[in-house]
Amino acid sequence: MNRVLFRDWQSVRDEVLRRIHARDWKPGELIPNEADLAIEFGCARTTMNRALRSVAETGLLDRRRKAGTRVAVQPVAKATLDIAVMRLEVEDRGQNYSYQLISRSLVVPPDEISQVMKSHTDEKLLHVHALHLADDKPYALEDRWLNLRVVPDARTQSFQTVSANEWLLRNTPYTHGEIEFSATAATPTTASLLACSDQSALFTIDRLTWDKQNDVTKVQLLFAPGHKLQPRL
Amino acid sequence: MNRVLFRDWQSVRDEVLRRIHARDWKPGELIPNEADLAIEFGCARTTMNRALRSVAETGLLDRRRKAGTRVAVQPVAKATLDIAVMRLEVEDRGQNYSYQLISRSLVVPPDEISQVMKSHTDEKLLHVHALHLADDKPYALEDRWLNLRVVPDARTQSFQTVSANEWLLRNTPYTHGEIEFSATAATPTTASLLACSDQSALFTIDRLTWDKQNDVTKVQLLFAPGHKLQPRL
DNA sequence: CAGTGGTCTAGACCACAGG
DNA sequence: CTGTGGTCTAGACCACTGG
Repeated sequence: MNRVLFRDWQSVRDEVLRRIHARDWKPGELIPNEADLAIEFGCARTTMNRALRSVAETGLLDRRRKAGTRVAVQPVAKATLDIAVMRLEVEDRGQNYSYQLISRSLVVPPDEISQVMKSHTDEKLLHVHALHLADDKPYALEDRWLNLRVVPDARTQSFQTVSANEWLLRNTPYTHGEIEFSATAATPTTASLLACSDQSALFTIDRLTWDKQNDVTKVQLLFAPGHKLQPRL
Repeated sequence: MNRVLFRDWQSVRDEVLRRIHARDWKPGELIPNEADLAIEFGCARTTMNRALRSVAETGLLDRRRKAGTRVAVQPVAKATLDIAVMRLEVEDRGQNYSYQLISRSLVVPPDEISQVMKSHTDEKLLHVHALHLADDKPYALEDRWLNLRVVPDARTQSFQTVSANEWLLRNTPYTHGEIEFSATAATPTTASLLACSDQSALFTIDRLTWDKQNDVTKVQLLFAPGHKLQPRL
């Protein structure tokens, strides 16, 4: 047997990937167990485990106790994407970031919002509307609702220079969140703010963030036409 | 000191998360090193490392050799999403999946495609156009280009019952891929196929997959209006 | 029941980068 | 130069689950 030694878990992982892509180990096939592979690869089982685990995390392997490790039949691609602060996102593109507050008001939200945010039907929420720009061209429109019961400090924030996006990230404790991607048609209002034509298809992100029992904030981001989001595979 | 013992890396991780969310450890702050924390938590350094690493992977901690571990100032949310085969995606929603081939032809692609797929300008590619349905309603439109030099077996596949989507996953070796999300306005043609109105905003996925030097396939998926994609945070 | 992956431990060496 | 995280190792116990 042509035995090569593998130094670290990354090189073990690479060899595992090679065998999968080369169809050495075919889809659906059971591969040897950790202990045996560790011997073959000349490393500790811990190292073998780390390598196999990392491959399994990408969806290419399916591991189950007692059943062993199989090459996935329908590899489910796991894409990861970084959702940073808008400012960093723009600056990472090498563009100049700027920000404009459109409106800031304390109002009783429409039913659809108060339901989602579980606020009392007559409770006022802070509504912030703002535009993010890249190289002075509209980049994304932010429409945000804030629960002042949970984030009382927001009451004294004007959000004129620091976006709610950025301020919240620095000042709010949160435990969980939900995020959703979709496509939305521009309305006459949003179109004029984003300097695009009415009915343009806009890439949309909806986020809902909460802390323990309480919803903190709900935000919708409408990106200017042409925006693309590229996850790492 | 009120010392609690932590059994496994998950509970260590949870306590670390608690301290971050509770602002025990504030954004930007340097936290103790692994060795010290391991003592405090009453576990091995290896275990502490595993816990801290898993938190760092979510973007909440920033770790650097010698510099130590800091709570991230601008937590970059890492969202992960599973991109499965269309059929499984629909079935997971508890809907009935079906599939219709619209067209299949061997043609010289327009320039924009041949450029992206690095095929020779006069080389024919397999063009497959199909509709995925959920509960007999249009779900997504698939527009795919296949390089027969790389996937010769596709020449004999009719793609009438098995979608190219699914067939490729089972039969193609690939090493890398790119994926992109965006929003596209429906054209008269796509609108009629998806049974929606012209200019509807469609959630769009573009994928390019290759094996070593050769591009295997390029696909665009246009989802019916209202489609949402929800990553795990 | 028994085989498999999941994890913990103590100790060690090393690569990297801050000071 | 030195502190920090990154990793490897051997050995051990355990949880889960397939047969």
